Amino acid sequence: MKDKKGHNFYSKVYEIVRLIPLGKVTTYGAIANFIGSPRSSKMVGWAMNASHKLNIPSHRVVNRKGLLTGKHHFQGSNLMQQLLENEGIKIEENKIQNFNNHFWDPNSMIDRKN
DNA sequence: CTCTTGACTGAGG
DNA sequence: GCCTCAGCCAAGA
Repeated sequence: MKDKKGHNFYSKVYEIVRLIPLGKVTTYGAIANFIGSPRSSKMVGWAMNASHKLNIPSHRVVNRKGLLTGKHHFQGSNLMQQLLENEGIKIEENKIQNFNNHFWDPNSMIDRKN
């Protein structure tokens, strides 16, 4: 199952995003880093674009600043924000407040069950 | 096959 | 802290 990098990329991205605990968020970079390509954060975003047809909570993925950069890819104008706020995350100006507190690192998944 | 674009990030000024 | 540039890899035209 070595294969070439690429096929696993999407699969891992989806797998990780699905594992994001409710009320938590992570960054494209964190996911990319977990996969093994910390510089391929863009690919994570590209994968998310295709995740629309899957059951992936892509709204829990934001950029490193905590900005909802991908909100434009959701239905409506503020669906992403509503979903996050519904999970207890406070957002202002498209930016997650207390971002560090809501941040979930994929690596903590293997380190501890949380 | 080549070129452009993209839900990003880190480094440099 | 803000702005700009380059790198990253894949998909679409």
